[in-house]
Amino acid sequence: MDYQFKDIEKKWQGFWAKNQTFKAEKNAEKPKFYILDMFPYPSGAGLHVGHPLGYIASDIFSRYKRLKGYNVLHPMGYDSFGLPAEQYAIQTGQHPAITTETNINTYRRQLDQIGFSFDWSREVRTSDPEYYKWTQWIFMQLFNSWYNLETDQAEDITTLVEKFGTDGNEGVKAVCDEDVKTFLPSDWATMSFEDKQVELLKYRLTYLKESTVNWCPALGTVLANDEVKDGYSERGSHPVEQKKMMQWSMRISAYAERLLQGLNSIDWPEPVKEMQRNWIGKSVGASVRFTIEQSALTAAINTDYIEVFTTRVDTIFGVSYLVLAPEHELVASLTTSAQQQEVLNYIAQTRKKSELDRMADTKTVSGAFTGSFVINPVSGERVPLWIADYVLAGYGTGAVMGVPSGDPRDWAFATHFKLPIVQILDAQQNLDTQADPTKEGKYINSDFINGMAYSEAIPTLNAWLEEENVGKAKINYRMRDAVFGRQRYWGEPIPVYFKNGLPYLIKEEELPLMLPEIDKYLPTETGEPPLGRAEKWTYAQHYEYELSTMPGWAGSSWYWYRYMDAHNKHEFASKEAIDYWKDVDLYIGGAEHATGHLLYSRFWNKFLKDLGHVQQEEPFKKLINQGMIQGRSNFVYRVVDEQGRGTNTLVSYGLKNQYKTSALHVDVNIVENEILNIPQFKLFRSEFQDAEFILENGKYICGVEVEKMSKSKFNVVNPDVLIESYGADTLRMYEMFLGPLEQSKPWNTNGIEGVFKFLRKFWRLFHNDQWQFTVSAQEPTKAELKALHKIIKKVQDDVERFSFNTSVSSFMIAVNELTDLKCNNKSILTDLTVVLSPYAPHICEELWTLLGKEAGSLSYTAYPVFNPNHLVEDEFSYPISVNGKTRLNLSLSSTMEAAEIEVVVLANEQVQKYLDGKTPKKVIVVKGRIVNLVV
RNA sequence: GCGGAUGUGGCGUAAUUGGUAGCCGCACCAGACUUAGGAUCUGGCGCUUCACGGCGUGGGGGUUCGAGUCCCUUCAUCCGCACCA
Repeated sequence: MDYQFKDIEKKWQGFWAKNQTFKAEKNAEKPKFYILDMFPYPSGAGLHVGHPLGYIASDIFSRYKRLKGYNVLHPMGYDSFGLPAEQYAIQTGQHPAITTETNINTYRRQLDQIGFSFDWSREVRTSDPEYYKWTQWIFMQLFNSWYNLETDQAEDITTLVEKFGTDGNEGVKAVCDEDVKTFLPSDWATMSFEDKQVELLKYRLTYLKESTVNWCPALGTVLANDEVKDGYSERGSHPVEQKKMMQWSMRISAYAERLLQGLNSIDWPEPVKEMQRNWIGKSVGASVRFTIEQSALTAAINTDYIEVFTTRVDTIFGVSYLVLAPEHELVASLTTSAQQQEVLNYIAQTRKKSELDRMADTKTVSGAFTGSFVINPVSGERVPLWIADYVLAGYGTGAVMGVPSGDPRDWAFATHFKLPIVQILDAQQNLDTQADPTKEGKYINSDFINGMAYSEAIPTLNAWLEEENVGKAKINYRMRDAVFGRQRYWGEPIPVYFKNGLPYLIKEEELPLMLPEIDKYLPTETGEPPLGRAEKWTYAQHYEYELSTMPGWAGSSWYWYRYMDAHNKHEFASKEAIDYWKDVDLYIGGAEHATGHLLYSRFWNKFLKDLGHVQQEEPFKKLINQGMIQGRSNFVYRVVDEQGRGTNTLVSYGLKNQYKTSALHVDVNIVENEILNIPQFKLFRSEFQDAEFILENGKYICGVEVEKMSKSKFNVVNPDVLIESYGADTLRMYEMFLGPLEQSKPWNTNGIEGVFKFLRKFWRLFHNDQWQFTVSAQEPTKAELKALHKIIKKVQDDVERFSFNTSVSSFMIAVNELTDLKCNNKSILTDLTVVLSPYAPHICEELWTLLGKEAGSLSYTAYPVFNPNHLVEDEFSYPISVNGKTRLNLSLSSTMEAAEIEVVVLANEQVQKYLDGKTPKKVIVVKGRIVNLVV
């Protein structure tokens, strides 16, 4: 029989499902290997050809690892809470759970067709109460924990209560809110229960705090910083404004240092690590308090100093001004009446500047003097206080000291506003033309650090600051705590109720806190979240529940543990399961999650480890980012008349410059090799039924552009269609053949034929001209063994370094070679089948049974052992070059050493002719292959 | 502005990591078998030249016997970040 991919694929997909071939069980005999894909959000549009790219790669790797004797865990599930289902619900009234269910079924059907080796018995869905029960449980653990800086880990809140009872909070080293007041153990003892709860909330790892949030009126919800792009929501592009709100937050900042250090121990792409480092944004320096001059103090000010953060405290004797962010809370009260107008003008001007203007213009120096002065605590000098928009309110303290000699931007500022520039290091040069940020040399004009070097000055100053109580060494992180509440319906309810305005957890045995039914999925008329609509939804009949739900990333921040033990009713996963599977060995997914999901997951993982629930400090050992598949749009060009109206004439791409035209998207499915199928086009756009086509060489050639794949651009290629015409094995191999996994590339179906032909050729190796299965049991020939072992080695190397595209090429070469050799040798073909099976599993399973093996045993057979002896050639041709220029080929034996080759080459008659009697200065033999004579 | 990545035939790409650039596939051309072919097979296919040859990995320079690969410089495209004190 000819290669009947439809029958074969249906048969084997059925077989795998029925026999649960890929069900993973604990197995002490084999080493474990956990291969995880980032689970998808089941959107209504279904899968397009871009989605499976990473899944195919991980599936090849999983199947390969099984052949190599590993016990592989390769699960799949759905990140099924999310905004699109909710928005659809708002429009149609359909419950998001129903939409989600429908979408999941579509996804599952599409995934099944591709022949993945997922263990579906472990499927998880984040919106399933049996799952989100444990998301809520983790939230409760966070609420019940604080971060102890002495042990550098999270601990149960009871250990903090104990400390408060014995020592008060003064000696407690914890990550907590900034506004905690110190209290003694005696204060604690007399505090009311509720006052104690107020204090404890300042230490809990998830806590309520009044914070400015990104409020999106159109979505009726709060968005995280990373969901806002340039003042608009990432989804839907609605305007976002700042609003103060009581919000649940996660104290991820407690883990800043560990999240940073952990990056050194994991095998992730460097750009992703770098993005996380930048996100965490560690800088080492000092905070210094500049006292506000007495005369500037007014009743409106409740402080007498301005705190600045600096990474160059050593330059403090060079400070000639201080700058506040225009939004800084002290600006209004510290501006003198004389400067009032100027400052107000400046603030107004800053507000007017768009983000884009500020981007384009980093060179213009601007600022305004407040009229007030502060005192440099180290030198005692008076320092003028300015405002400028280069200082950001949200970073550090929103105040910066200006040191013109050492910082280019400060230099420009000082020069522009004629402020003094003080040299502070003897190594600084050319200060009249530019700043010199050097740390070399000895300090001058710097009082008690004069003569010191950088390395000595920093600790000296830090000690001095601390002693004088005007500052201290400080590490600053840019990363801020993550806002955890969302004002929407389709998410995990937060398991909290309120009593006298204070939050309390529900009891653990009351989990899951089910998402209540509501009649409309919009915020209430009073502006409460949708959950406010739920009737009779109260705790113990009279306490209000928290009405916001968890953000999208909650459910995805721990899901890899649930796969280890997906049906456990008593724990999020059993200790035995976690001890066995430990962590994810390989994680494949898109780079767009670099600072969101991948950072939060690391945070929760570290927290769960601190509490002893999991073993590993890092959840994902190795990460691979698959590239995005972009769309490849085709265009036709409509001739436009003088008034700019479209005519009924379409001109081919190559001739369009002779006309005035407008481009129209055309469905990529009716274009082949940029040639338009005109009859189909007329069906596709009936208004062009009678259009005139200006052709080139009898064809209508379409234009091409790379864009995002989307329905509106008519460039979506659906995997179902390709599977229908070529089969899953062809699709799998073609997706890999397209190019390196990590590279983003436009989808182009041209070329899929080549892969399809390859599979037919492979099938043909096992069949005679009448398509009857025939293999010979003879001893394989040398040439056959060579072809086989070449591919064994190649695929082994390629898979290990995730270079799947190069192996597809090599498979084609191997099959071409074996076809040329008319090879139908049983042992060769058996091994070849095993090697190819991770890539094209269906056809290989079929051939495997035809070869007389037990059905389904292919998945757990052993990978063929590579024998290098089969690759050794007796004799092959060497190029001989003189001074790098190739002159002739010489036949030599492969068993010869470099020294022997040298002797033989020099003795060769033809070589001697080229040398013309001269003795070469050097004979270079490279890798036994290339010989070069340097004359 | 800062940081990162990429740049090779008509196209997707490959190059044992410093060793004969262009593997494999698409497209194209020619041929075979065919009533036919959107099937199959064979051959050709970087540019230039009738040819010998010359040129050729975005441009320029360098190191080396030898550079797509390393160094400097420059240009282009894409992606992150947003004045980080």
